Amino acid sequence: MSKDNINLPKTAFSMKANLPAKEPGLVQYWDEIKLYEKLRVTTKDKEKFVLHDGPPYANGNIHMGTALNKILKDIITKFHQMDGKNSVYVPGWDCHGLPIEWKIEEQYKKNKKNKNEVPITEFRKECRDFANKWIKVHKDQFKRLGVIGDWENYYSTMSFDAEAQIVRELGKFLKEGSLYKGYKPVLWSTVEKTALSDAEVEYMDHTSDTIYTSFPIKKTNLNELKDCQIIIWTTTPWTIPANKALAYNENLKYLVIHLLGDNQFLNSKIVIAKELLESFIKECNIEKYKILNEIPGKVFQGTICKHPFFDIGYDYDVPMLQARFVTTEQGTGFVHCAPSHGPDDFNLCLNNGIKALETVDDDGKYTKHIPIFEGTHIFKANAIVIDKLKEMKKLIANGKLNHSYPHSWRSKAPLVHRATQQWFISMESHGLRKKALKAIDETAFYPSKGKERIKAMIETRPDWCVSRQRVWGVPLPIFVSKKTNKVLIDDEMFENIAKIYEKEGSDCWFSDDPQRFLGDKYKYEDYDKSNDIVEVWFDSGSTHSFVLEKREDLKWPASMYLEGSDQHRGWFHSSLLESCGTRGKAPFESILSHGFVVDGKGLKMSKSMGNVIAPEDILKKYGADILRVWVAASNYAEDLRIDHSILEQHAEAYRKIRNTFRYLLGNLNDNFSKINFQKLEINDLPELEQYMLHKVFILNENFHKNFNSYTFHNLYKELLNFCTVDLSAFYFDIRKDSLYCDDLKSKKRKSCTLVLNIILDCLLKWFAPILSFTTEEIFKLINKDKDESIHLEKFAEVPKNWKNEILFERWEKLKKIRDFSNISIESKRAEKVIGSSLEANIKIKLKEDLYALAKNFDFGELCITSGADVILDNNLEEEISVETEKADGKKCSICWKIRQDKCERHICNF
RNA sequence: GGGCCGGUAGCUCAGUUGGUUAGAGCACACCCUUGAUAAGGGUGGGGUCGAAAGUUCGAGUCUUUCUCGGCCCA
Repeated sequence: MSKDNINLPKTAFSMKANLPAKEPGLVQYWDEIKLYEKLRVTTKDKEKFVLHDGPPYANGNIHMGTALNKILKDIITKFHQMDGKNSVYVPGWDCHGLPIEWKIEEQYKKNKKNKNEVPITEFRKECRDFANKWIKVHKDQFKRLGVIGDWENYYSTMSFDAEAQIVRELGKFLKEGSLYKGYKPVLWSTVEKTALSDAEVEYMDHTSDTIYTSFPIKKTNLNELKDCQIIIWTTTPWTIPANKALAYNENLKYLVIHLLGDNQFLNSKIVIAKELLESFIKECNIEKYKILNEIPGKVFQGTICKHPFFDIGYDYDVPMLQARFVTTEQGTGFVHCAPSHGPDDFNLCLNNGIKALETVDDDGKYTKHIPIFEGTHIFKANAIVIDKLKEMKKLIANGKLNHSYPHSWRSKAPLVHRATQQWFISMESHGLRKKALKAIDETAFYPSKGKERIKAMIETRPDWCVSRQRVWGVPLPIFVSKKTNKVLIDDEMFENIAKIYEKEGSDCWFSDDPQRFLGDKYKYEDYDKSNDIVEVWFDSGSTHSFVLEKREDLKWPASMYLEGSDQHRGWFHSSLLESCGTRGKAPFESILSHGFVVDGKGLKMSKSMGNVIAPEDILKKYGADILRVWVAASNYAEDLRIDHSILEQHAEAYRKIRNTFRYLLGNLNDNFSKINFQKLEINDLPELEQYMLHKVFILNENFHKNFNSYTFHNLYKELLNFCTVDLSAFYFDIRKDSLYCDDLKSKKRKSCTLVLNIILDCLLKWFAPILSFTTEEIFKLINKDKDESIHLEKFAEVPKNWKNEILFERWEKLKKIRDFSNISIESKRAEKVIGSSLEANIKIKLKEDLYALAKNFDFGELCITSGADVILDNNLEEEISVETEKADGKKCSICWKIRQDKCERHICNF
């Protein structure tokens, strides 16, 4: 019998996806039809959803983390758009800062050019060009991922209007008085000659010189301490010349020890913490000693010591101060304090009236405040200091220690704490901390644990150091009066500077006559101009002011900020502080944070581990839709694992989804007709169709529930399960008989294609935010000359009357009988009695309750067998029993059912 | 070193206030189909819930310790 008599599926939608080849064409298509502009026009009057883009740094190719971030943003933007909102997405870039500056410097070094001989404006121009180059690269890479946004009108932190607005924002802090000049130890790189922000510091192993050295007691109230020496341990011998105090802990117990033996401390009395005695004698090779006294820490109050270099110009008092930060973890129970070189030291000394001096200059050399050693570079000073201590008979022991130590993330050089003049935004003076904490409470967090994370940071963070001694950034608009030493605060002047920047950018700060910025009111000769630039976190923290507030297509505050979880200390943090400081409120209504991309074993990706996967590789091998499936299927609240086998699994799932679409399209012959859901008379449909519509209703409900809580991995799983379990293995399998063999005019077949149309419509829309390319491919196929893009569609509204719990309950039972039938059929298949289920007749035995429900039901259709009898049997052990036997008779050449009489549906000649 | 978060079948994920033999899909194995065919269907195996100890009549679910991993901080 020819196959012409049956309706086999036919579609132009290929089984093989070939995404890497197809997707770029769709990216181009979206450009051509100006999809982004169309979206804006069609929903211009709708409620806005603004996902404000956290600007990636315009440097280097994108990596998996960036890809994840952008895809997640795109998925959310598209969901809200299809949910009927005007969902606006404006991408942006972070452009200023050290990494780019460093790249340009590297180029100079290669070309044997001296940075200091190049005019600053020229240098800055090269930085700008560099950033622009990478923005272009990023833009294409992001678009390739299927991200829809205002790519033509992106924002950047180096645009003239951004630089101008950053000046205005700083002006607000200056005017308020919360931006102040401070003198604090900051982490300083002597190589880059700048203070570094937290984000620029990385901790690596470092071998330090360690010393045990002594401070003779000069004045004490306790007889036992007379002629004793206080022993300290440090990993930074070079800070000894900057020592101003010693710290002890009043809660510790200390021992006075008489050292006996033949070292240089023979017969001297020393003091150390009781708990650390053992490690001390071991590390210093003390052979003989005698414990003289045990004393409590509090007796050190008022004690004055002499500097180890007392006799050679360090003839000042070294007071002993109580400090809780002194512990017995390591050392001697005493800590030497150099206020210019450690935050703890600085604070302790400050509270006791000891000032920090500039002891080390920008290059890392001792200043005039350091006798004997002036001009020596601190990284070369350890050996010299150790020798001097030996000479002065103050060195007990020295050694090496390998420990984790701060380094510049760029130059990899070790960092030091150095007191420098910097500009700070106070957390307290104008209630910034309080405002920020309140704003956090008013923000929704996805996942919720983000709230506690950022809260803990805001609660404890120190004042915000916003100055940097570099050139690639927005100059701090600061003039300090030579007479009064006060900062010039004048709105008119700030606005004057901003206006100039708006026209020509901020380069002119470094090149033009400063009088230009001061205007007519002030004379430059009366002021010192700051040459510092603003740290980049202030730049990006201000994006809300020059993007959200300035653009008419956006709104302030943003609906959502969405970044990796590290941004709790980064962009979320700086945006919150900047906005709370200037506007008293957060610039966002909600924050969504995602975990980090790790390898298949949960380890972070690194070049040395060789476990790095680049988005580019995935695009080439699988295509963007597979990457997007990976994003949707993963739980972003935790770290996201990826490797080739994981991608392979998702690619497999994608094929399943694709084939589901292919079946739908094939049986509709690519002729999609839009069904009016609201007008559908569902009671005219067969039970099975009604049951499927109930499934659609429930799925749609869960879909929106998951979308509203941004739990995409659950949402995706439900969609996938629907395709595999409810459609492919159930509905499609059962309805093949009707679709292939029934007359095109038959009511059953028509009902089925009606439902197939509905399911195709729903599935396309549900999947569109995730499978942006594939759904578009299908959409174009079925809407040839009409609508332009699936992404211009809205989610369907599923009528409430599709929900039918009673029918659902009934079908749960019928499906259970189907399960029993399958097991029975399988056993006969194993015995080689039958092959296909159509070769079987089944006898279903049921007890009273189920029998009443199922007696008139067509189980031949449900179980895909040639025949099925339902028999009442109250003597069953189980509630259901199914027997299978080989169907006897002839096979209808059309429907393939085996019957003894003629097939009543078909004219077949057996 | 400190803080926070996490570790459920090979993979991606569910597991409500602690309560029956721990679930789903995919993958895998075997079988069927050849009218979704580089497709489709059926059946099945597989985890004791990172480890240990504890609380409890009862713990994947609570407590402690340890371990591994991630982020942040020092």
